Amino acid sequence: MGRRPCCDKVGLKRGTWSVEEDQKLTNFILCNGIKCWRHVPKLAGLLRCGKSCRLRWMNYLRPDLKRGAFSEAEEDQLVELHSRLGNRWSKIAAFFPGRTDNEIKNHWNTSIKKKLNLLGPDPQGGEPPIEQGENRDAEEGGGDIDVDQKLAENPVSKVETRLDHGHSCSDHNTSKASREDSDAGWSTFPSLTDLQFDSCLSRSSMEKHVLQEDCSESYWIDDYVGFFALLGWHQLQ
DNA sequence: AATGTTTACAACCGCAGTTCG
DNA sequence: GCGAACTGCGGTTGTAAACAT
Repeated sequence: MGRRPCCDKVGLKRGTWSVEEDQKLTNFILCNGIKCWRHVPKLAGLLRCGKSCRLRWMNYLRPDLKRGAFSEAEEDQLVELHSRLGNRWSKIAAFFPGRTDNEIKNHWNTSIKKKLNLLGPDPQGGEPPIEQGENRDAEEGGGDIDVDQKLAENPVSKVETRLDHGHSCSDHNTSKASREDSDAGWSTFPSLTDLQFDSCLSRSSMEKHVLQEDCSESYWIDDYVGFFALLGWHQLQ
C-alpha cells in the first residue's frame, strides 16, 4: 500500500518563495479563508504543494507573527521551557505569541544551544531526558483533553491581536534596525508560574481548536482580515 | 576585490496523529 | 473497524547574507 505523496511533485516549484507567490497566497487566503490546504495552491494559482503553502503561511505570512531578534528574557524563558518540555517546539511556541515553532527551533539550534555549550555541558541540568518530556502532559494534568476542559472554564480571547507588531508580515527586507524596533514594544517574559503555564496551554489549545475549525468554516480568517484592514498591511504589498 | 567560511533562517522531508467516508 | 486523505510536528537540509582572510 503505502501512503500517497502529499502532492504530485512533477511541475511543482520548490525553494524560496517569490514576492508574487506570497501575494497570491495571502490574497487568496484573505479572500477565501482556508478550506483545505491541498486545494489552496490550485485555487490560488500557485505551482506549489498544499503542504508548502501551509508552511509558508504558518511560518511567514500570517499577520500575527512577531518577527525579529529574541530578547534576553525570551531566551531565558526558552531555556526554561526547553528544560521542561524538551524538543516539543510547538508546545514551547505556544508560550511565545507571534513566534512559530520553526522560528524557535531554529533559534535554539543556531544560537541558544551554542551559548549553553559555552557555559558547560550541564547548565540547565543537561538536555531534558525524553521521558521528562513525554510525561509532561500527565504531569500537567492529563494532556489536551484536560486542556480543552480548562479552556472551557477559562476561555481566552480568540485573537489576541498585537497591532504594534503586525507590520512584520511578508517583510522580506526587514532590517536589523527595524527588527530591533519591533522588539521594543514586546513584553518581557517573567519566569513561569504554574498558573501561567496552564494559561498558555489553554491558549495553545484554543488556537489549535480555531485552526481545526477552518477546514469546515473560514470564519476565523475574518479576524485576520480586520487585522489587515487596521494595519493597511495589504497596501504595503 | 575575490574567495572561503560561518551564521541564521527558510523550506523540505518523512512520520505520526487525526479525521472522515 | 478499516484504510485513505489530510494536517501537524520535529529533524534535517539548502541557501543567502555576513564576516573573515
